[in-house]
Order: sequence, then C-alpha cells, then structure tokens
Amino acid sequence: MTMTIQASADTVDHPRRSWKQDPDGVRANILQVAREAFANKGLTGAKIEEIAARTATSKRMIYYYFGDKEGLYREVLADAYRRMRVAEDTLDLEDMPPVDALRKLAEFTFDHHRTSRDFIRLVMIENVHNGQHMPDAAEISGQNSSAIRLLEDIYDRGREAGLFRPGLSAVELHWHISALCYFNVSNRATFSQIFGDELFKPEGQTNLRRHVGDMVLRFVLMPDKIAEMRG
Amino acid sequence: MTMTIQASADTVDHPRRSWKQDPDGVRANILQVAREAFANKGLTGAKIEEIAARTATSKRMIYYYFGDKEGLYREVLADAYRRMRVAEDTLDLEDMPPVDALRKLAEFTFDHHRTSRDFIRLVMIENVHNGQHMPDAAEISGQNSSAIRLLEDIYDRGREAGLFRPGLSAVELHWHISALCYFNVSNRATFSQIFGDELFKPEGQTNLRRHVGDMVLRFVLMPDKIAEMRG
DNA sequence: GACGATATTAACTGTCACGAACATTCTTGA
DNA sequence: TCAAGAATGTTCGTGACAGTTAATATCGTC
Repeated sequence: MTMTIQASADTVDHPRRSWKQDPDGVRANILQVAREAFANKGLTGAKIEEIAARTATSKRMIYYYFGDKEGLYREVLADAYRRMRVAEDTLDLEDMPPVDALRKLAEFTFDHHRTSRDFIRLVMIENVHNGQHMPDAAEISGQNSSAIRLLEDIYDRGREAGLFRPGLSAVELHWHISALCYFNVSNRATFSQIFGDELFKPEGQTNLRRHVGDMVLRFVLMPDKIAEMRG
Repeated sequence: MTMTIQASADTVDHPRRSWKQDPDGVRANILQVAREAFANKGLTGAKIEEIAARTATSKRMIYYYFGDKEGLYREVLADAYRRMRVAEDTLDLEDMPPVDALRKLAEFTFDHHRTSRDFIRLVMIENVHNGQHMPDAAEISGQNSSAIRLLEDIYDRGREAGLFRPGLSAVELHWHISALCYFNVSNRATFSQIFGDELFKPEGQTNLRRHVGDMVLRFVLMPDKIAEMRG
C-alpha cells in the first residue's frame, strides 16, 4: 500500500528519494488540500480533521510537518504567493510598445485574477486577519517583483516616448490595476446580489476587461494621446 | 420610541424607557457589540460568549432576540448595509455640473470607505462566505439605491452636455469606483506588507484619492475634454 | 390585583477541534 | 547488522463554545 502520493492537479512529480516514504510528496499533498480548505472556509472555518481526511495521509503528519494549524496556514499562504509570483514571471512584454504593453498587462491581470479564485480568497482571508500571517518581506519583497519591474519598465518607456504623463509610480499603477482586477473576483458575491449579475456574465466580463484596460491607459496617457487610443 | 442604547466602546448610557427592561436598547446594544466582533473576527472567529460578555446583557438574550449565531450575523449585516445606505443618501450633487459631481462622488466614496472600516470588513467577510447571508434583494435593492440613481443622473447630464462618452452604465461606473475605494481599505494589510505603506500614509492617501477621481473622470470624459480637466 | 405575555438570569450539557504523548515502522549510513 | 533518526499510526485529555433548560422578574391590561 505504499503507493506514494500523487498530488493530482498540481504537478508534484516526486523525485522519490527511494521507495516508500516520500516526505516531499506528503508535504505537497497536504499543502494542496489545505490550500483548498483554507481558501474555501477560512482559517478558523477550515478543520484540521477534515483536511486530514481529504489527504492521502493522516492528521498526525500535518502536525509533524507544520507544527500547528497556524503553521500550516502560513505555509499555504506563502506557497500561494510563490505560485502567483511564478505566474507573473511568465509575462514578457519588454519588447512591446508601452501602450500595448500596459493594456496587455492590465487585461492579463484581469484574466489571471479571475482564474485564481483560491489565491484571491486566501488574500481576502489574510486581510480579514490583518495580514498577521504574511510571509516576511524578504520572501516576497514586492518591490522587486517582476510585476513591479515590468510596470516600471513600461512606464519609463512610455514617459521617454512622451506618451505617458509624469508623476506616477509603478507601485501606484500596480495598486490601481490590482484594485480593479481583485474586486472583480473578491466582491462578486455581494455585488451581484445587490446589483444583479450582468457584469459577471461572459459579455459583462469581456466588457469589464476592456474597460479596465481603457481605464488604466486613459489614466497614464498624456491627454492629447488619448484620442488616438485603440486605432 | 425608545432612544436605543448608545454604547460607545464602554460608555453605555441607557436612557431607559422605564426602570429596567428596554428591549430595543438591548437589541441595539447586542447588535453593536456583535457588529464589532464580527467585523473584527469574522463569522466563525467571533464567539458568542465573548460577544455576550461585552454586552450589557447576557448570552441568553442573544438567543432570545436573534435565534442563533447566524441569525445574529445576518442582522448585523443587514443593519450595516442599512447604515451605509443612509450615509449615501446624504450626498446631494444634483445641482453640481457633471464633471465636478462625478469627481466629488468618487472622492467622497474614497473617504467614506476609508472611515467605514467595520462595514468594509463585514463585506469582506460576507464575500468569504459567498454572500450566503445577504439580506434579500428587496431590502437593499441596489438598482434603485441613491448611489446608482445619482450616478445615472450625473452620467446622463454629462452625456447631454457632450462631455461624457457613450456606452457606459451607472452600475458599471459604480463598480469601478467601488473597486478602487474598497481595495484601498480591504487590502491595506497585505498590500502594505508587500509593497510598503507609503500609499497609506496621509500624503499617499490624498494622492490616491485625487488619482481615483482622475481615473474615473478620464474614463468617462470624451477624449477632447480631458485636456481641460482641473483647470 | 391577578393573569398572560414578554423580558432576563444563571447554570448546565453535549460536541468536537486541537494538540500532546506514546508507540511503532521504515531508511540510511556506518 | 545495528544504531539513530525520520516518518507514521493511535489514543486520549482538555478546553472552548454553540445552544438549552428552567426558574424568575416585569409589563400591560382587564
């Protein structure tokens, strides 16, 4: 009954150190199950026993590898940020003209957030907890994340080309883009119950995505360049 | 009618309708304590016992008036939305020219959200719970909230004056404004830990507020009108 | 001035998540 | 072949907490 753990869905391709016993696999498996649990039910809402049950291993292992519930949650969170980071790295817009690059970045973020429900929910939950469990700055250091560096690059190029207006910062642009893309996922439940779900239907979302792109561009472009937008 | 209990922090000041027995007061008192508790700790995180302890009354009363924990939470949420609604109603921009009105609405929302931490947190929490406890549409019906009606009015006037571009809707504009203003409060914890808290310092916030106004305006204005913005 | 409805209190109960302690098996390297 | 330590299983105490029971106090009202 060895059958090392196959943490489905997510890669985890065990470099099985030997035969039985696959610590990394077990860890990864726990982490994945825990991620879903915490994303769905929150820190207090998720139950260790239930997580353990969904796992290919036992409750004891969770405590063995992660110490306690909070330790597990912390690792889930850190791991989630790491994954998000990886996704951001795939973006390669350095060669694209600044206007297109910015639009693409914004709309990519929109789509990406939309499909990263678990991550968004973890961030929501962590914010409910006032960010008490965030991995330390060193581990994420957003200041030199590729997202920020990319934005910096795009903005600088736009400035040099006389297309973008001065006085803005990469972090602030990131804030704006994040706000628009995050809210779309985080507040879907309440917003759609109050204002209807038109905006969240396929057409509504395509529309919103474009508008988010528009919004960011119109925000940074020099006034006289806006008329020329989108051919 | 009974002048409900005015409990700020701990200074409970009961203008009792008679000697003892002040149902409305008790209810209001419970509601207020519960609001803070739920806003701070979430639905599962908040403990009835603790809420009861902070109350001027007992645990049994909570069950007496609200049935169970979820019932209490539901009422807290409904009440929070009601309060928010009232605040929105105070806004009176019908006589202001559309451009100014729109900016003012956006920047007012920014400030208002900023100072409604409990409300925002309740909404965050409710979204974590997928909006399962929202008061029924009839009670909030956002479609005819003053926020939407106001936006509709402003937008229409802007259109008529040839200032705003066509194809946008009040609900969508509300979505954009909400996104920017909400995120600023909801994600402060994680965002500032990753990217630093410059944006959340006083100067950062003044800046952001203006930029949110800019962003919304630039989004709706006809391209040729943007240059004239802000004198 | 008594009666039924409403409001309030304090003590109790059953459940269950969490974590600790202890026991056991497997792996590795000497 | 054995020792040391890593990994895994099992069991149980405990404390926290949602929800209840039963008894009491106060009110409006006839």
